[in-house]
Amino acid sequence: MCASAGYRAVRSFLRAYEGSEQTFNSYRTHVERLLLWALIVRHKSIFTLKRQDAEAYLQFCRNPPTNWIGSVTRGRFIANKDAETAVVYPVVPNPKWKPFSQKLSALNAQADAVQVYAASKGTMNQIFSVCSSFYEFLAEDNLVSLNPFRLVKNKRDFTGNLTAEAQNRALTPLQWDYVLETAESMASAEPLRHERTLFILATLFAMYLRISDLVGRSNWEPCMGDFRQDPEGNWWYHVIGKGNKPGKIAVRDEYVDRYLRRYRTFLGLPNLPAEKERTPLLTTLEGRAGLSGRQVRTLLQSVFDNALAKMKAEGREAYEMNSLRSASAHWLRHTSATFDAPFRKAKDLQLDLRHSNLSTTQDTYYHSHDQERMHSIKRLGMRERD
DNA sequence: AACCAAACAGAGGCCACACC
DNA sequence: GGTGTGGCCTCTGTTTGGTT
Repeated sequence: MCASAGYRAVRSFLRAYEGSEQTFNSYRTHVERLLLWALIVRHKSIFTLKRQDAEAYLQFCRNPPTNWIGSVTRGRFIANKDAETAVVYPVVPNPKWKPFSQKLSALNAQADAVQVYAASKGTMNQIFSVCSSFYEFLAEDNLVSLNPFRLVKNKRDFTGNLTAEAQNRALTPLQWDYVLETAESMASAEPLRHERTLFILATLFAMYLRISDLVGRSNWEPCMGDFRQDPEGNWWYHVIGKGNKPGKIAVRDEYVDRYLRRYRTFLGLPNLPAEKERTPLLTTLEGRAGLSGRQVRTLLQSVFDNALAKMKAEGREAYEMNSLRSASAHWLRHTSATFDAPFRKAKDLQLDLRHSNLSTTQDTYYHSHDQERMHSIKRLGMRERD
């Protein structure tokens, strides 16, 4: 077995995921890294790795040497500038690329503290599961006899984490008020730029959407006609969701009456979507159909930033504002589901969130919410009982 | 019920490109 | 030259569905 056999095995493993781009990308990252480590550090073929090697690899990933870590994420490949070879090799490896990278984000770059790379629990879990499924694949093809990762002892030493404190990923009611109000005033002040922003914010929130339920995916471009009215006059938003699962979400009246109408009026469309209307849900400012998830996140970030500035300007307390600093698009889904949970049956919320198991909904929104938990005890005295 | 691997998706920095 | 946009990449979070 030589290096090129390993390379071929990696390629055929990855081919199994070519249909799902993001999965493919992250799997490529991990198997390539494993391949590099095996050859460069361990001087072994990937076909001969044993349990101890797997453990050494996990240890390596948790704390890689600094020359394996880039300070920013670089493209794996760049365009080939050499005209002669470019015909055959349109892209070439990027010399600045590193197998690991560490973000020095403005937010948590504390003064001049040296940041030590330490992979999080989620990252270690992913490394473990990708490597493990890679070896399961090799075993199927009889290229190895066992999966060294499955044999790792004390998995928790590697994947379980020290500091994994589950963070609340929802806005507080107060923060949400500021965010919505900020988006509304941004829309009124600069309609051309921000009516769309308000629409995005309201839509994600009103229907607990994931960002991809709004921007679409390879086989689905959301359009106004995806809002459909049933025979009783109720509106439903039809999506192709995570894992390509079709679904529909009940739409609340206030969303239709205020935000959907408002945006359609701004666009110069009739108040309500017509049956099979093909108008794209989102367009670029130039009017081209479709907007990337990347851009949607950027727009929402500007709303969060402005809302935070507004809270500061109005003299809000630090504890009221702090969590807003780490808010992101996905928080909107959590926020509205959290707000609505007390008023909706778990089964209904489950369907609208498109969870396949009720327990996911129950666990996330009906139990461990700090606010509710705190609320239920806060006013309970210690002595008086009646 | 608690745990875990696997699949899949979101977050956000950087950069190139298009169009004013 | 400035702005809007989206591709790229790795890190990290979410959800599923099976096992114990």
